[in-house]
Amino acid sequence: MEPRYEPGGAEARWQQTWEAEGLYNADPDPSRTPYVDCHPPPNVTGRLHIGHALNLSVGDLLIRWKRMQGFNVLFQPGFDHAGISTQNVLEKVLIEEGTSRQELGREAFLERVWAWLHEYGGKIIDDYRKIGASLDYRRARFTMDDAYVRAVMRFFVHLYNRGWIYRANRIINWCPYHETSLSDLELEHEDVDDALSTIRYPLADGSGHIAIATVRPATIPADVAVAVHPDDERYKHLVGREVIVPWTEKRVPIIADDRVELDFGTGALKVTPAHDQKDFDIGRAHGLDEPSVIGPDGRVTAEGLEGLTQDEAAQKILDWCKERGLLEKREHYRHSVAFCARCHSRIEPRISLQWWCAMEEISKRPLAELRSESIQYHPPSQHRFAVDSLENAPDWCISRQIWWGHQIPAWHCPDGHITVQEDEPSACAECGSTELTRESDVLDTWFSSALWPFATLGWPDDTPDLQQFYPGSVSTTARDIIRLWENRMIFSGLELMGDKPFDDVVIHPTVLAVDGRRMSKSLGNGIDAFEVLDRYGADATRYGLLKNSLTQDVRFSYATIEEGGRLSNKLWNAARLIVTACEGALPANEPSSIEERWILARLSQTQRAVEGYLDTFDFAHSMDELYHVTFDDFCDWYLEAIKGRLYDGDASARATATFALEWLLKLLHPAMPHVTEEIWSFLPARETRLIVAAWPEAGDTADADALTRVQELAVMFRRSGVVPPLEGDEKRIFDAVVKPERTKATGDADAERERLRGEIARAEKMLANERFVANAPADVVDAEREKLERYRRELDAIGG
RNA sequence: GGGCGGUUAGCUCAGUUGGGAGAGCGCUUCCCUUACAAGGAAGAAGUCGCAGGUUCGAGCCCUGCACCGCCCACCA
Repeated sequence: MEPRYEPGGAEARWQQTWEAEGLYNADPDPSRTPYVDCHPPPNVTGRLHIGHALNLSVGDLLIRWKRMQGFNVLFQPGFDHAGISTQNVLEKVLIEEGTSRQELGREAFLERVWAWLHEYGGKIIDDYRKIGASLDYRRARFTMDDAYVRAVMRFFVHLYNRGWIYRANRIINWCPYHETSLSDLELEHEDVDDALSTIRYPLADGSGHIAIATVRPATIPADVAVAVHPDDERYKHLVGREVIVPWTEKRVPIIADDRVELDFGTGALKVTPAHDQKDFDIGRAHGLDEPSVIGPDGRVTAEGLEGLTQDEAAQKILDWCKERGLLEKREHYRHSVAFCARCHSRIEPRISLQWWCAMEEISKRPLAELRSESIQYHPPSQHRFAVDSLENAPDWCISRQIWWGHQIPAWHCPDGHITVQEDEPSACAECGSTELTRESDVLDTWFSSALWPFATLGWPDDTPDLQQFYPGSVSTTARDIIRLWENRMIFSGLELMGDKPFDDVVIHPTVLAVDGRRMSKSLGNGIDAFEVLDRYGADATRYGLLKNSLTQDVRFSYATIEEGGRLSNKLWNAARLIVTACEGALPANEPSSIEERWILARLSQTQRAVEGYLDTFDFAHSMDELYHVTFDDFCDWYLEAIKGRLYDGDASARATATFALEWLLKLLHPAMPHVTEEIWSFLPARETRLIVAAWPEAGDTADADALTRVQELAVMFRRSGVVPPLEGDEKRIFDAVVKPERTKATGDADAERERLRGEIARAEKMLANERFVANAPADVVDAEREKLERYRRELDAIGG
């Protein structure tokens, strides 16, 4: 063993070994209890980033822990086809090749996607291996596998037949680049600098005008009304009269609607139902027409403005108004605008015929499950968020006009009937027509993701996998997909499997950049996960991410990763001492000395604490516990105390040291699998890999405080230089660890006596306070008395 | 506008039901003697964001405010 632990070689070696030896495998075995972590499938075109790394560290920690505890664990790998995202990647490739999706046509394009994926897709699975994630890689599933597609079709037909999927012509978010609808959850909002124009709409009877404010003059030709608030005194008398829309010079009514804000702009709103959500709502409420003047490509289609961009059209219309004295003012205005999360095109609200999921129905069963807390979110604040978002979920637009995805299993006949079934029908279910064309829309990616916990196990067939591994145990993910994924998985599981997919949802933190802001390309503050892994290794990275994971947002920090590096090196060298000194010693739990009983009690205590933390998904504190028991207790005290006996060939010391080291390795393995397995391989008589070694039983903790007095006096000695009057075991340990003959005190005895007298005076004063003694809990008062006694003892020891 | 999280040492962060302010890094001093200098020991360093309140006692509980971040909603 070299004096310095190098993670590189060992990590790659163990990753290969574990997988090759089948130790990651999950096979159904009805005699064993399953434990399943539902891991979110990454985009098939993606590569590992820090968020994945944290997610895997959390999931793999739980999986490895449960595996050692004897559970039949399933950590399911796979990929999401990520509709728009993947189509976007491929379109960029095509553009580089000088062609386009439109030029290829749908079929050829899809062939290109598949060909590209065969060559470049799924690379992220190797990144997963590199972090040591013990997924059963044989089982990798893809949401576009034939079997998975069948599950998605079954799901769609099921919901359709229940009446929970319908078609409707509504305003939706439209991406003019991809020319598809998007759900609200696929947008990102950003503040942009814009101009707010105040424009006069002349009253039709020539008696004046009403001024409106707009940021989108290009949509003026689609105006069908002007709306004011019913309580607005300024305009009450105008309601019911007509105005003339600029440019088109059409007459439209002035209506009253309480959706209009009194204090914004002029208090009057131009109503353009086809191009704005609020206007759409107002229009439907008042039965207004919905003319459109923006095409699917985002360009203007209004008469006289055909083919212009919206900016160009706006300029023309504004000029037109200005010439006629209708442009009152134009001022700077900064506001939030929606963009496509994938291509960053400005979203165009647009009316179109889409497929919808009725969320009120869908939400009922998940809500009941969450409210009864038979599924729990951790931390609890996320539980409230999950419930809130189910209660307020608007209907879900599930159709997309892209090509890459699950094509909706609906067939249209020339008479406009729709036949919905899993496989192509021979004739229209309603009129018997055989001239059927398949619906060209595909489904929102998240529609298929909702089936992940059981479609990956063979559903809709009743497979042994499904029987063993459904329902699962826990879902670990970040909070940005609670609404997109978690809630929908819970619904689909309840609806199709008759059981919830897991008991607990663990929402781990979002990793922010070093500057405390979200990592993003445009800010240039991202952290390269591969660079971190190459520099520090998987164990240190895992430890660092887990250690720094307490709040909902956490800044990326190299400090905790470096801490992980120190921990693995420390462990390595502790092992080196024991291995070289104890060659051949078999482990035995028969402590013969006080320090041996003490370290075993401390390990028991630590194990209980760690188990308690992991049970509540508090990973950071479990790491802290393990770090300190390794450095402070195991290395600085225990090994220092027994070192001499190890060199002298003391059989009991050797056997217990080997035993204690193995124990420590087991406790650390779920978080830092590689270094612990590597050390384990140097220990004698290993019949099994550490990854599948049995999780230890915590034992007696009665001796956990056995060394406390020696430790306290060691500090006193170093501060004062006065050797404390110890005898027997205590003196032996003190001499071995503190080495008084070679230690020079850094403080002086008088100053230390002074400090202790101060502490004693403070404690005495506190205990003399009748109100404190009367009101404080008994254990608090007792603790104060114990402190007082300790200070007196210490003062006594250094000759007070 | 709403929800959530944060504000504690120079930095990154802990602080469990209210009871003498902690860790890691960094810094100062001491120790290279046969596991580890990526080590050991001691130390300096904090008005716990601000202002009130409750309490014998507040980093912790209550009220208000400020600032930072994440998410959601959109006042055209």
